[in-house]
Amino acid sequence: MTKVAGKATLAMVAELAGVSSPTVSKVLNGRDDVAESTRTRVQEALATIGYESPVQRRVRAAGPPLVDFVCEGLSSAYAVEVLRGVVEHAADENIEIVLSQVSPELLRETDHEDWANRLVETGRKGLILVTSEMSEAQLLSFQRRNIPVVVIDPKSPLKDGVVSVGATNWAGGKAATDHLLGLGHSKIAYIGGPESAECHVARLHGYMAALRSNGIEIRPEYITGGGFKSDYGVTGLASFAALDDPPTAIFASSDSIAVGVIEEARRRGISIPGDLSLVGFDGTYLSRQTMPKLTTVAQPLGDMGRAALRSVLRLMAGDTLESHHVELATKLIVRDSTTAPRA
Amino acid sequence: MTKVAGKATLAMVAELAGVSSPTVSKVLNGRDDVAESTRTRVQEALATIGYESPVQRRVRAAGPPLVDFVCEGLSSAYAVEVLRGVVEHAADENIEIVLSQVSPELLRETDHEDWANRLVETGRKGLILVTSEMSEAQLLSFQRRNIPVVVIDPKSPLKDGVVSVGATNWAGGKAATDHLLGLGHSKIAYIGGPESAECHVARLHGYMAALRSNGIEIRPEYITGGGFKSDYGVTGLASFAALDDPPTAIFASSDSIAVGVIEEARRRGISIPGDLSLVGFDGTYLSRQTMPKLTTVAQPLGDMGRAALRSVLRLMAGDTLESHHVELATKLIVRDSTTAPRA
DNA sequence: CTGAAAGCGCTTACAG
DNA sequence: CTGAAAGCGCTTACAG
Repeated sequence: MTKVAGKATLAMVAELAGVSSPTVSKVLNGRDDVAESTRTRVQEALATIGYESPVQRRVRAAGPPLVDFVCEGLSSAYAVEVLRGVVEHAADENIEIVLSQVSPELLRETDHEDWANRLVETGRKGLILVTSEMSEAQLLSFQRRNIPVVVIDPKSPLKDGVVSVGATNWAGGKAATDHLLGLGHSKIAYIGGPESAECHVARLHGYMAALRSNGIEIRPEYITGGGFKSDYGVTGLASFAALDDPPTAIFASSDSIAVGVIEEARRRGISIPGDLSLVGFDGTYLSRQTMPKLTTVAQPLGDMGRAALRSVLRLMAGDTLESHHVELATKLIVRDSTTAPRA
Repeated sequence: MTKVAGKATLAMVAELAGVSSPTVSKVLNGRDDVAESTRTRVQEALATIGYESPVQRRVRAAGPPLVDFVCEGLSSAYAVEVLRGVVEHAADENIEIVLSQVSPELLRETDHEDWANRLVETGRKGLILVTSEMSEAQLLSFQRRNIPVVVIDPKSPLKDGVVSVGATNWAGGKAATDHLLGLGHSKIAYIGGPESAECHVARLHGYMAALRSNGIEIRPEYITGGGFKSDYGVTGLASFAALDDPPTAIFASSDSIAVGVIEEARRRGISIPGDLSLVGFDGTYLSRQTMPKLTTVAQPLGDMGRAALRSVLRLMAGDTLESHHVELATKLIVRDSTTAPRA
């Protein structure tokens, strides 16, 4: 593996492969008038020498490598805080980040091969995804072209070989519930995200594990949800309030949901934490700005972004990662929205 | 204007400009051994013919144009909201945004010519700056290479020919102060940003204009500041509280400053708006999340981002802009932090 | 299917 | 400061 970067010419590759320059040129340009065996030999020579076309060389010499950050937009504090981590690490590592906003629909319509080709031709060296769904075919297109992809908090489990970074959702859900149990609550409800989201499922199971290991029965009427927006907090609290035996505490699986609970509680004259204790999840700025300040399970979003970029860089360098999925620790932050239940 | 894209060669440009190919090559590569008049002639020929280097051609064929967004980081809500506008407009226009985080120091150290060359060679088509200082030499380097630059809310006035987008800071400062006057306040203080910031100066003058046209004397002890962070709100309120005749209202020239005022007021048992009315500036999420909710002068940050990108695209297309500076309207948003003074 | 030869577009080194 | 000449690296057209 003798890579003399910035020096390899097409003629050198030709010599190593034992063919002429025109033949190498044909292989590079994907012409089909080349014998398959010759093509293979040339491709090996290209890899051995580490050949780069003038365009690639220029782009590389001209500036830092480009890594794409693909998200559904910057309206969620979640995406912004992950991006901040990515951008800070990028500045340290002399990498530049290309920001693409992609709707899930667009993602499904886009031709995989086209997208992957474009990435290669524009010199992108890797991809960080903060967006829901990505088809297997799409991920394969990237892999075939040796473009490293790292997914942040994937909604559903990924095939082996696709790298992802997440947070310890189960442990976070358990920590939130344990905190409420520790304060003396036993009637603890849960408002969750969409069924399809792995992270919601993990948080819910953490919640249930905490209850069970304290010998507390799980009451289906205490579990509701459907999404991470604040609406679910409003409707969730409404449904709990209608019960004969309403909960004395709620674990909301996002800070947005918790904000909805706070709004609805205010409308109903329910005092937080006096009448109802509340724990959120995410730890974005939302949780710092509510009244009362929200006890929440913080995800290390910036660190997740940093870790994702670090993995992309290691994959770019040809490293093999120890694990295709990493979970960073969540952390319970106790503020003013939780207290012991009324006697 | 005969643009035969994908056909123009350097030799054609040379013929049109009446020079040799090597000379055109020098201009393209930003060499300095070219007479200024020759350079101009060649640049006109380049523009007329619509010349693209092989690299640019390849990059363009491969994907959407790249525009750089340069900021000091994503920790300010200000930068994030501008960026959101840019990214949304970029998605509509099929443009991709490269996010660069640059410290002012780094900016000063970086070699202008290197940076500009890198932009051309990596196919960047324009630049949006949300960062304080940019030397005249730097801006010249961009102009020499026909890279459109748009500055968001420049700290100091720019040379003619450099395009910028801002908000009506003077009018906003006046509107904030008029609102307080309208409620019956006459002892109105101001906490401002750094002396060097144009936008602070404009807001301060708007404040003073409102007072003067109501026949109210300007009291130097009612004017303080030094930066836009919340610390200045804390120290500002402290200094006003120490006065024999403290103000009954404060106009803070950023939401962050206002947050500092709220914190310090809480510590001192000063009720807002009961004892003290407060107006902020910016209208970022901060102003929505405070307790009480903040009356503030909103800047149309997303629209400013969109306008900046639109200007870059027009300049890329060779349009001449009507004006090298545009100010978008600010808007007073009345919430819960202002009321009539105690009798 | 392959490669010697010609060609293309740009850059470099240097004489004036 | 400019450009004729040489050169570089790749591609194309075509003979075998």
